[in-house]
Amino acid sequence: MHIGQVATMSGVSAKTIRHYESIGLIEAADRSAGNYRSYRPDDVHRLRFIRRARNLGFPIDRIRDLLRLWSDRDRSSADVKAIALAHAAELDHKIADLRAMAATLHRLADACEGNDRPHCPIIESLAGDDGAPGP
Amino acid sequence: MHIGQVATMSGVSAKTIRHYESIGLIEAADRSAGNYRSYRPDDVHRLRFIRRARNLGFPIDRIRDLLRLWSDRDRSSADVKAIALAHAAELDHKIADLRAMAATLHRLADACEGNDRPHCPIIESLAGDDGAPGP
DNA sequence: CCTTGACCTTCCAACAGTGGGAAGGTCCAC
DNA sequence: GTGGACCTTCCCACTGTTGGAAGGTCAAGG
Repeated sequence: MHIGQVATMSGVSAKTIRHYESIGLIEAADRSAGNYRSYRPDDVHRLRFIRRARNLGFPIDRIRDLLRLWSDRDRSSADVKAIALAHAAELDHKIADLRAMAATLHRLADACEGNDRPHCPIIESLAGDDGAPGP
Repeated sequence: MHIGQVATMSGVSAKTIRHYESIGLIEAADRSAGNYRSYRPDDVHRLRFIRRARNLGFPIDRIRDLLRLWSDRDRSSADVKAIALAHAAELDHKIADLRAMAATLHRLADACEGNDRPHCPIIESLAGDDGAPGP
């Protein structure tokens, strides 16, 4: 299979597959006579794994670890779980940050009349004119 | 004032202040005899505004808009509110995405025994071995 | 045989927003 | 005048992907 077909089947773009190869996330593919990358069905499987992990927000380096564990018959599920939980904790942390931002924004927006006059609590808060607490 | 003092007072690092100047977010500072950037108290004010906006997750280009509105005496608060609400909507969207990821991760982690044996629903889900739905 | 078009190749650059560090100049106090 | 704190510019790194340019390959059809 050529890269385009693998891209279609795996849901990972050809561009990104080449990128993954360049950073060593996947092995360098064999080449055909015309120097085209040549893939086996197994590679599609691997790329789908990567895509699913990316969809869960795992960073590339974590995916590296997950791939190793995937192909390790002697793995401990505890190792996998630890990675998943650590990532979940990071996500929860990001969510908390974003929620705090969103809550502040909604609060400020509620306080803003949104008319054609310049008075605006949002701008004032950013300017530090009122009781808006800096970090 | 030199950049270091402005950095301390504004909470924006000297490195970042130079970056902001280079991308035109703030005006190029006057230079002293020794080619040092020279700032006025007003610049601290402006940088604090930027820092607060960054803390709310506004991207640089939105902050550009907000700065323009800040210094526009004839602004409409509706314009400010629109920017704030658009950004809040983006944050809400990101939050929803992250929450979906985190929920899936927590679900998978709950299903994983986390012991020293290889069987692991997390890996299996990524591999597509089970009923895990691809996007 | 030659062209067309779809596909592939490599390499370079960009996005956002900093941080790190090198190599060098300036200022101030002692 | 010397040390040390500060400043300067410049380039690279991060994260992950995308876009584009310039060119090679392959199959089909005239």
